[in-house]
Amino acid sequence: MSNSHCRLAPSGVPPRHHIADWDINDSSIPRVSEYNRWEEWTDGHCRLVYPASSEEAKRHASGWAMRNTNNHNVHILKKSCLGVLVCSMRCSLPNGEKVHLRPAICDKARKKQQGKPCPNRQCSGRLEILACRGHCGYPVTHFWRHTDHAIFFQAKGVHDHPRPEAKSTSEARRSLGAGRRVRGLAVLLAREAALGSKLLSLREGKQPSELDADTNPRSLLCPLDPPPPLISDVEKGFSCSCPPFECICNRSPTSQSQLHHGTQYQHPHLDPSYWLQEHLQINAFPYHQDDSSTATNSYFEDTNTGTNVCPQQYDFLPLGGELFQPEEIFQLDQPLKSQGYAPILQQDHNQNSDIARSPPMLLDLGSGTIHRSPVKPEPESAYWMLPPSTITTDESNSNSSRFPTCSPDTTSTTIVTNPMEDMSRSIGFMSQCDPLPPLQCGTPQDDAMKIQCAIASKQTAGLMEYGMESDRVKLQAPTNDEQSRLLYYAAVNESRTDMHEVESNTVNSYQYDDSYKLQNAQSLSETVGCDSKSETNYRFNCIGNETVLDTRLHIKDSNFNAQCHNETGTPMSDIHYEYPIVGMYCGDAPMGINSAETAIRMQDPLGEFRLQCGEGGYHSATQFAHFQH
DNA sequence: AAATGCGGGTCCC
DNA sequence: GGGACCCGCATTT
Ligand SMILES: [Zn+2]
Ligand SMILES: [Zn+2]
Repeated sequence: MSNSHCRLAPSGVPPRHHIADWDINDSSIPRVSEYNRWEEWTDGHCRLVYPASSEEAKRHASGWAMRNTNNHNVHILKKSCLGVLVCSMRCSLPNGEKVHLRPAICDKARKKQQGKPCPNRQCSGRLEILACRGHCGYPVTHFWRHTDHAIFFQAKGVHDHPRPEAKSTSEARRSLGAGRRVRGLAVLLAREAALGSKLLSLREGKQPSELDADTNPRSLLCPLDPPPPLISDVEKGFSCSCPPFECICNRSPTSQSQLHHGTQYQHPHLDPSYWLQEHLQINAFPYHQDDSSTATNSYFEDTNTGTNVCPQQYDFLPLGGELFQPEEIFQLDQPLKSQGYAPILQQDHNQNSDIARSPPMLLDLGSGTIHRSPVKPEPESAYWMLPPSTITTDESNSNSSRFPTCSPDTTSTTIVTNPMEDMSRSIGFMSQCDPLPPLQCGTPQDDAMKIQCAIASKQTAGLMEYGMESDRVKLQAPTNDEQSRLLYYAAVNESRTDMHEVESNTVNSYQYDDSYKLQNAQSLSETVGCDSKSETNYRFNCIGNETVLDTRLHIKDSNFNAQCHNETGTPMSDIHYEYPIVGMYCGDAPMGINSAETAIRMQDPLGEFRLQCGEGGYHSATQFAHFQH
């Protein structure tokens, strides 16, 4: 990619360290001078600091359906993800999208939702909940803590399910009357989708770029914590793949075929007085962090940016009442077990009923850890500021004291299947790849293979219609009426087959560009990558027979191999992903999401793809296809 | 009717 | 003891 098209991270800017220097459980949290922009769809472990004036933060809001959970700590509000309401038949709406409604937060209301007929008029399926098991088999959790001048947010886990519909959409439906087919809403939604990008830019009369650059001068802090795990479940011997940083053990593919696409928000509630109501933000563009960094992690969720809206076309059947009551609402005391083709763990106890469908991994939750940072504590006088009654300080885990880790289940065994096989069957371009060696899900080889396939595909077809991110397949597709605007379909739970079908029918502008870094890979077992192809800064990781991960910045022309062998001392056991770079994300392309400063996509050592913004920060690229644009 | 918070109490590890 | 949950209560929207 040409630099002219992309904004590269300023290489000259020394990365500020960006790991959050606080943990929600710390007895005292540092005072911060910079705040994050509101992030409605945070995903992955991260810590954010919002200004005390943030309405969204005050509401402890989230795009995800989060419900309050009692953590017996009055100082920290904890919420857990309810997953998403999907059609039991995994049908596709007329517009090709899947059903993914927002689970009601209220237990009672949620129970009523389940079992109701699928909103898709032509489908005989029933709504069921796709529980979240993104945090070591348990739902992703959000923590909120208030101080006099800021609201601290921390999330644990990576959602392993599509996003539920936007809260506003859900509310709209409710107000329209859930008992009837709501054509009006469908129309509304469809229209919104079509106009998504326009709305985005028009909303509040601001352009995304303006918002990012000017309106919101806050920088970010999201330090992400720990991005996903470096190690695959399998490799770890299992249990959880959550090592050095935090557990993200939810990476197992499933056979579910849900298609999730991002949605953009509309329905802005501009009335400030109505703060409790969902105020959808459209102005949440990825913000960059102020730091770049090194090995880690600060990243920004790009979600808000827009990609989330989905125009769904639902027809609501008469809900006549409870068709039946699911006995459970799927909450687990223990992680769900899974049986996907991905690593399977054996567990001894059973889980609640039928969540069976979702495979699980079993892992123990990691518990948070803390670390005392030298930062000056914020004056905590307020009630929220009091030290948590229960603070745990677990620094036992290795390297990153700040990241909670999951404890492996010692009794579990690992069963590994070959995901690549599955993929090659359903994905066209995969067939272009060389013979596939047996791979373990999540292993370096696995990723390396994907990269190679991508390269092969690019060379052959010149286009990448879809990409993969670890175990996930993602798809980028243009909207119906606006070729210029692309929607990103996270394929977290979709079957690859479905994805392929969708892709073949609707995608036509998914270009894979830039294999610059990939070409630098010496081999499948020893791969290096760069954060940026700009100037002299870039880092790489080395994997292979070596035992070191080097995430330092290196000079562009330095010898990768040589660099690979020294430093850092990160045990090989903690490194399982190679560091392939995926490609440039051109800013000139009209993509709803990062019209602003994103420039480059890359995969970090933890297997998470991110967008590197102009400021040197990294935006989480949860919604981006692995190989995109 | 739902969304949100709170917090007692249970279950399991 | 800690984490996940169930549940009822109360307040708001
Ligand atoms: Zn259906
Ligand atoms: Zn979730």
